[in-house]
Amino acid sequence: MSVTSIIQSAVIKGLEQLFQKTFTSKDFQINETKPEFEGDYTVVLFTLLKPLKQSPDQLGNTLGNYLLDQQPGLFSAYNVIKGFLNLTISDQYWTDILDQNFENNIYGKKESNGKRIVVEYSSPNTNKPLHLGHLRNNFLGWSIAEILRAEGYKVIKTCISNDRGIHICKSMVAWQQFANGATPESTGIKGDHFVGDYYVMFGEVHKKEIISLTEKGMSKEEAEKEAPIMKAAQQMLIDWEAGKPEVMDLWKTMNSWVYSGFDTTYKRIGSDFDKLYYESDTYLLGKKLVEDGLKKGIFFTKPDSSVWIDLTADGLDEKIVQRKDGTAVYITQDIGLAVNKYDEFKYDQSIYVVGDEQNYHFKVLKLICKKLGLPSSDGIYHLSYGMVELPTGRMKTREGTVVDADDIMDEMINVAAAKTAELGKVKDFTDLELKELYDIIGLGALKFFILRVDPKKRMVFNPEESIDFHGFTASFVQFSHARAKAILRNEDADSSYIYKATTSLLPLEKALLIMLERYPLIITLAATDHNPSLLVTYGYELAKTFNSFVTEHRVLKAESEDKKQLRLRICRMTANVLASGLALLGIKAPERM
RNA sequence: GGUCCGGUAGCUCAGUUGGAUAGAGCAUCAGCCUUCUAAGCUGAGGGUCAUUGGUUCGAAUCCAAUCCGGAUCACCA
Repeated sequence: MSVTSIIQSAVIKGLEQLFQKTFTSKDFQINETKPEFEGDYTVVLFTLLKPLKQSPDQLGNTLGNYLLDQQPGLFSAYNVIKGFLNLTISDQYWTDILDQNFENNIYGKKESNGKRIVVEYSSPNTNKPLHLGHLRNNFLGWSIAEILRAEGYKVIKTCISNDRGIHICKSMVAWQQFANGATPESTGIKGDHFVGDYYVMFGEVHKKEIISLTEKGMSKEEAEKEAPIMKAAQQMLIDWEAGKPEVMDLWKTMNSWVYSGFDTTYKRIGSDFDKLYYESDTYLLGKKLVEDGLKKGIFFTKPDSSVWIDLTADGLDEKIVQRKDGTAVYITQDIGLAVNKYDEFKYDQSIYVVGDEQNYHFKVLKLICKKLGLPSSDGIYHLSYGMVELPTGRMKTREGTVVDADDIMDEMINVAAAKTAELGKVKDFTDLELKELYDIIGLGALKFFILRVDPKKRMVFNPEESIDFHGFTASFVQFSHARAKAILRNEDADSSYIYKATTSLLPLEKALLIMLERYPLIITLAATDHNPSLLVTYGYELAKTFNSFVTEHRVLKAESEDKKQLRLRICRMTANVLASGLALLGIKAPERM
């Protein structure tokens, strides 16, 4: 149990004993005491004054006295300032936490709670390579899954490949018309980039055709639809849904190129999946569900034979679920997928890590599933995250302002390598060890930078300024970990050591123990809020406190054997927690750097 | 236009269900490596929490209005 909940229960019990009144944890607040006051945790008394008809001083002193009297092992002092009751927790309590957990490698992780959560993330389109936005998705999804796992959930990571549809046909058409049989092998271009180039080419050709058509007097909207290359893509989609062999062959070939490129990138960033879904499989079930819904009268057909659902009564609009030519739209396959996932995993919750531009889409999806009476609907949760923008604004493919995932990773790793060489602290590393270290530092910096922002908020990524290894960065946390490990390499904490006397804790020692005690709670908060940034902030603050501690106090040459052992244990536990917290973010902690 | 989200230091971001004098990092300035890793530590300057009104013991936080920015309302995904 966390120290805050222990204090909470103690206060509730105290108020009951002293005033014969029952309160709950919601009736008052417990905060960490501000540094400028004496104490560790603070009970905010204001909300209790009226019901108890007490003055702040009266209540504070009565309660403070009571707590100290009842639990001398827990509380060692108190003071009352205005309406704040500042409690000092006894040093013994903190050192007990340390002694019980300094060797515990799974500290902070919870027992299984028997609940299942499906986390869908990454979900790429197979027509272009990953960019910065996808990285935020991958880092977030992977981290959330790991955090929930640590919190005791059975987590299934899934990925849906948006491997079919008009957008896929676009790159296929462009390749067919302009590639002259070129392949990733023949050109030496990574598969996903290769296919992406044809997607871009489609856009360019399309644009030219529109211009030439509008010059002949056609309206812009009409020209967009009537452009020959667009007609070819639409026809290809119809052929694809009909299973035309040559189209299927081309589709399979081009997708395989993309997947081989993705595999490389996924391996590098550490994304992994327990179950892969393909839109090409789920869209048929979706279409079947549309058919069922039509029979049940949940959907309706328009005169041109397109199928719709009317959600105006729920404050939304009419939404198309099937085109007039009978082909599936984006949401069709998502309905099928929701059913697939539920059938296979009987989940308690199904999380979709998808950008906030699709908030409306997921509202509609959940509502449609509900109206269809699918059991999968209740658990649907859209983990919506903000877009990644550049200082110049939103990334735009057409303007060539997209930051490619592979490029930015290369750059981070290169700068990490240069910085490491400049510092010259690992000259004895082999080439292989060095390469691994550069990856750990470069990718760590990138993940940390992206995960430190609250997922819900959009963020600005400045490619130049973001490449930093000082301050609020992964390197800072990794460095602190390596520093602790360096000390422990000289002399490890002695598991069997028993303190000779009760030592009083110095401020920085105590500050570290208070922070270490909070770690399990931080995981819970991050899991509940689906927010890895809480762990980022926590890791940084722990590292920062540790650095001050190491600068201020000697460990190996401590004042006494008791102090030395205490500090070695602090080093050990801090290193554990730093590495563990980073691991939940997908960041490795090197032994040396 | 409807709906939803956001606006905190020059820049990038924190700020638990309302609590004490609003915090970090970067950038700027001043110190600290014969001592367990200086990717570090210590300190300084920097704020009308978009604006106005309201709720109350108390508001960056809750409510309303206004201004600014973004997303969405596609037979794109």
